[in-house]
Amino acid sequence: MTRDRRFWLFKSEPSCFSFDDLKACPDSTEHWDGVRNFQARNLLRDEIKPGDGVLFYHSSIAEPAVVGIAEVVRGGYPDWTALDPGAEHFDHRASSDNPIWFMVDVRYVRPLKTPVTLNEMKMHSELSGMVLLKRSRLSVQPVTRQEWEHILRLGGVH
DNA sequence: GCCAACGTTGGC
DNA sequence: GCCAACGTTGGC
Repeated sequence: MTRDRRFWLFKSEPSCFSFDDLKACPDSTEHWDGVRNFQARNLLRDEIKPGDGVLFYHSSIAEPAVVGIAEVVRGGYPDWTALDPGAEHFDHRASSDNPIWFMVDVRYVRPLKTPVTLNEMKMHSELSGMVLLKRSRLSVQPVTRQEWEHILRLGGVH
C-alpha cells in the first residue's frame, strides 16, 4: 500500500548550506545530516519518505525565506556524522547499535520564481497555522498540503 | 549583537 | 521527576 505524499520544510543557514549549494551537488542529492533535535529526529527517522516534497528555507539572514523546492530521495537512516569524532556534530552517546540521530537524502528540484519571505508568510491567514510561525526553532517541520500549495502559488510555481 | 524562546542537562 | 541553569537558534 502506498502512502500519500507529504510535505516538509527544512531550514538551513545559507552561509552553511544554501539552496544553490544543493543545486551544485554533483548528483543534486545531499545527505541532510547534523540535525540534533529529538522532535526533528523523530520526523527524519519515522515520517519523511522518498517522494515527499521539501520547502527549502533560508534562516538567520536579513530576509528569511522559502527559496526553493527539493524532494526526498531516501528516508531516514543513521546519521553517521554523530559517530565520527572529527565531525562537527559528533555525539559520544551515539553508536552503530544505537545511532540516536538520523538523516535523509534530498535532491534539488527547482527554485521558486520569487522567494516567499517570512514576512509575507505572516501576512497570509492561510499560513497562520504553520509550524514555522508558531515554533520557529524546529529545523525540520511538517507542512500541510494546503500550506505547500499556497506557498508554491505565492512563489510563482504552478 | 541583542535577546526571547525553548530544548537539554544535571543536581537534588 | 522537578526545575534551575545553561546553551542554541534565529528574528530583529
